[in-house]
Amino acid sequence: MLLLLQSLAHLGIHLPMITIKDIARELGLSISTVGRALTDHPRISRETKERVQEAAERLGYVANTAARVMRGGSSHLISLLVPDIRSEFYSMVAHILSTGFESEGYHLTLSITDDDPNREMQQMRELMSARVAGVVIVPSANPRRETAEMLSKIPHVQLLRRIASLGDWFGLDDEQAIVDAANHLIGLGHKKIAYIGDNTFPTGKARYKGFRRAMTEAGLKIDDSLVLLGPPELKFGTEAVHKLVQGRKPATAIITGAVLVTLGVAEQLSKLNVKVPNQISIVGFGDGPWQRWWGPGLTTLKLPIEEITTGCALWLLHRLKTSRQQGKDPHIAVSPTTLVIRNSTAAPKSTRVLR
Amino acid sequence: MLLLLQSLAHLGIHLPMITIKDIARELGLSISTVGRALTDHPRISRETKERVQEAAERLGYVANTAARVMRGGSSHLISLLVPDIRSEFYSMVAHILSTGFESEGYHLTLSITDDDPNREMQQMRELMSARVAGVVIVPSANPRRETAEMLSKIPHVQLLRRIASLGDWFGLDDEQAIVDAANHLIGLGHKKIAYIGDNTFPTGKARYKGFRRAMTEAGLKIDDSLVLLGPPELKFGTEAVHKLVQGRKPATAIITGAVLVTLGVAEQLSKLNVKVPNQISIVGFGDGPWQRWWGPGLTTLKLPIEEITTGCALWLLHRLKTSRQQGKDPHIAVSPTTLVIRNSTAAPKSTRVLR
DNA sequence: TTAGCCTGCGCGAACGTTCGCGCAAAATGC
DNA sequence: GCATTTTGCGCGAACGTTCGCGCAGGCTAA
Repeated sequence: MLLLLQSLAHLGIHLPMITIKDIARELGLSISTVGRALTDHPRISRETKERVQEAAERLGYVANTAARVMRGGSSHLISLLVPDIRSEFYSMVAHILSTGFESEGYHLTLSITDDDPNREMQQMRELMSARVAGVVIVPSANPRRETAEMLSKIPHVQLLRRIASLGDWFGLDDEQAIVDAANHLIGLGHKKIAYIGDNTFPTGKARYKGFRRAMTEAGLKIDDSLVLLGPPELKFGTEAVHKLVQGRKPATAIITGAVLVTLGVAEQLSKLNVKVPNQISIVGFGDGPWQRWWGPGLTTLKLPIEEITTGCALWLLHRLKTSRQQGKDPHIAVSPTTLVIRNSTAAPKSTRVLR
Repeated sequence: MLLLLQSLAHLGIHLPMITIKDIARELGLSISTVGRALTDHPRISRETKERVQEAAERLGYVANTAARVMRGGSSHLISLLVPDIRSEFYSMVAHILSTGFESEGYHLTLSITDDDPNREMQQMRELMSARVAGVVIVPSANPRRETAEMLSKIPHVQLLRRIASLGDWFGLDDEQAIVDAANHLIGLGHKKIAYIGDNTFPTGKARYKGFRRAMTEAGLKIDDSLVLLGPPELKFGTEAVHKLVQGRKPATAIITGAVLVTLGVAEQLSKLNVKVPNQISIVGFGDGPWQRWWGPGLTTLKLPIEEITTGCALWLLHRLKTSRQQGKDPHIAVSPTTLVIRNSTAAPKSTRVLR
């Protein structure tokens, strides 16, 4: 019989799944006894438990999660919502979360929002429908009100970006990061510093604020024609370099305020054959594999992704275990970035102009 | 009442979910009528459907997926099992699948196997328990028999790697890829070609076979001391370069047979300050962002990941729709790689020795 | 000896949804 | 004007699991 079933399976015929009912019939026990035996209930004798275990394995029983969830249990599903999993940062986040949750009996599902508020909302609806146990989200720029409402109904943690009306959040000290970058350049003697960054996300605004603060505190004037703000995309980075070159403005250094912008700027500088750091210095945002390869090695802000992701995971697990009310004593963690100094920054050789 | 509930939600109190029962009570209809109205049953009047729709939105109803699944429906969950999501290839796969499935009403879940057969099996167990609709898997090196058995019970597609006993598979023409790489070098005049590659996976063995074939067909002798086989890891790549250097063997070119090995070899060549392509030529495996940045630009085999992933997604969706027996007319697609020629390969300058 | 407790197990309801069946009333066919 | 179909909706079972409750039989304590 069992052999027959197996050979059927091998032919690709989808079999009806084995349930505890089948085990009960096989052993002449009641359904509830089998159920309790499988969940290691104290009121079941060791002998019965062993018999049930054996039969379960022999028949290839796998518990039906759906039924368990419907009884009011948790789905043991935690969902990660990110704009784009191809990003080295978000894929790192996914990896850490997946392995971290697995050891606690949770499973990670993945939702791509593409930074589209509508898609984000649609994804959240599906997750609510699936009764996920928890959510880790990197919110889009302008989340829908409904998205925030749904989030508020279940355990969740926000990563990097933040919806102000919600509680728990693990992020970076965006403002201080750029302050550090600017101070590094200022310390080298730079005065004409260009800033190419994002102004669509709150995080981007905080970084730009950091740039202004550092310049002001150093007593330097900010040349608005050297400040290029746009979306945090590769394309904007390349275009910004073009503008900087065409404007023939005297910049001796560049700070980039977003990961993809850094990539675009670096790519374009290479393409235009600009000598770094001789002609111009550059401090990037975000460290990874390619920053070591690029040109002379890119001085850049290393983001503590592993740390905040791990913190995120632990905190969410804590929330799930204690199942306390969200919103009470929200956990807000702001982690510092680290400036990794390579060879893309040096003292300005002269008042040479980037052209 | 509704306002009260909403404010409670805002305080983070987890509410009991709204069900069709609640809607039925609200409208004075039966449960089944509400159910049918929501699924657009033809036997329900347009007017009733509109009333139900309105009430559902007003109360914030979200269908309980678990209940639907338990009735025998599909979970609309498709799972991706990969060794490591941080890989640029697998994260690309995840992105394509997630967006592709979403438009068809499916949702992607992510499982990291870490190339560990036991972890892979454990993940598969969970997926069976969750009654996922389908699976896309990059199998580990030596999958457990139980893993294959479980896979055979549900719609699935294998990607890149392959368990021979299972049907559908989308992969690369690994053997021909390395043949192309070797022929490129042979065409440039190279005779002493080193091969650094994997021999633990079937795909790795196929690539090595390609190397032997190309050399033999060109009438060249294979120097076994220039053939370094090991696990497809970065570390092995760096170590292999060390061995090659210490052996003081006359190799004028290197072919790498795995993505991470390529990374390790490239990193080590840079570190040892080996002049490429003057001292030695190199053809890498797998194209991506850093291959353009590295040194003079890496000549490499571009893998058609987008194509095979898209094919994979479409085929699985086809299987899910037609729900035909798996195993009948299995779909096996072997896609060719493309040699992208950059500046890491040139004619051998002399009989110069790598040291 | 009797009252109370512990052990080991069964009964049956509940979770939210879907769907076959049934049953009126309205609409149609002749 | 009667028979038949169509329309619109309700009843109740089923999916697989969990869990409160109940009920024997054996045990301990007074």
